[in-house]
Amino acid sequence: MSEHFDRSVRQERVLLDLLGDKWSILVLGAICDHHGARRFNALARDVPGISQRSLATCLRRLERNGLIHRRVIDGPKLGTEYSFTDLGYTLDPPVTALLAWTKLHTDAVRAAQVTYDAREEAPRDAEA
Amino acid sequence: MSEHFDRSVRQERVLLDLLGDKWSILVLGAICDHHGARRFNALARDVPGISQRSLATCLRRLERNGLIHRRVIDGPKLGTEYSFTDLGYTLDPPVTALLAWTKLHTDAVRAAQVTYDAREEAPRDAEA
DNA sequence: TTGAATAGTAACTAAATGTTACTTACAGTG
DNA sequence: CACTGTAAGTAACATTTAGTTACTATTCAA
Repeated sequence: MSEHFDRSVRQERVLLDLLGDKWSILVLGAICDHHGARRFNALARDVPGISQRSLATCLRRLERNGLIHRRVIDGPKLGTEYSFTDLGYTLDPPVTALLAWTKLHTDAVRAAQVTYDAREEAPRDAEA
Repeated sequence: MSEHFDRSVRQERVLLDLLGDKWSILVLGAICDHHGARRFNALARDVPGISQRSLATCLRRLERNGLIHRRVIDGPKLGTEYSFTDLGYTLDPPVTALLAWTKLHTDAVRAAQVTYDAREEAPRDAEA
């Protein structure tokens, strides 16, 4: 960690700024599950709990950051299709690392939370 | 991506929940730069722009999630020391992947943003 | 004993997110 | 052709989260 987790990380948290919001990876995951291309309302159904507003906002952010591409379908069936860009596909390594960490350490995190919340000394207020 | 970026990612975005806020990695980076242990006000100086409130909130979250440990120094000089836990050290692989992605693709992201913002068709409102 | 440093908390404001309802356009059914 | 359904959103509003500024309590050093 000492080498990687250095000053440049602190100045460049770009990827976290792209994926750190509540829905981005979930939406990307849904697109991924459908061969890298999916339409608006299909995504709204794929991602449980997301509102149309949040989905629209999220898709626009992803589009603006070059991770997905928006295409209006002008065939007989109208619609809008969102698909990965080449840049979007490069997310594989970091997302894989995120997933690997999660698989290994989720239990430890939950255990730490339980311990913290259960202790008598000043729970100050972190369990929000 | 097809294998990794699947349903389980969508249900388990644990790591992102831990580091996705504005300050967490910056604070962890500052601790890391000082041999894995650092005190409150030192961190406040290390991380430019952070307020005491934000730092306190951030440290409590990290502590609750088991990534850092809080220890009150009971020597002649009073103080509180925050240090990595074993779990905290396991962040190396995912953080390294994040950094690697950033180093490779920051320019592409910025370029995408410029293109998006500059285009004539409906900038709707994503550049917030 | 005054002043500076430590480690915060309290009260408040601003920004981000989310919710519900509405809109416009087209396509198919009776 | 009116009616219903689906698609892709937007508008106005409410809530949640994050951030700011000021303040406190304790300890040390001059």
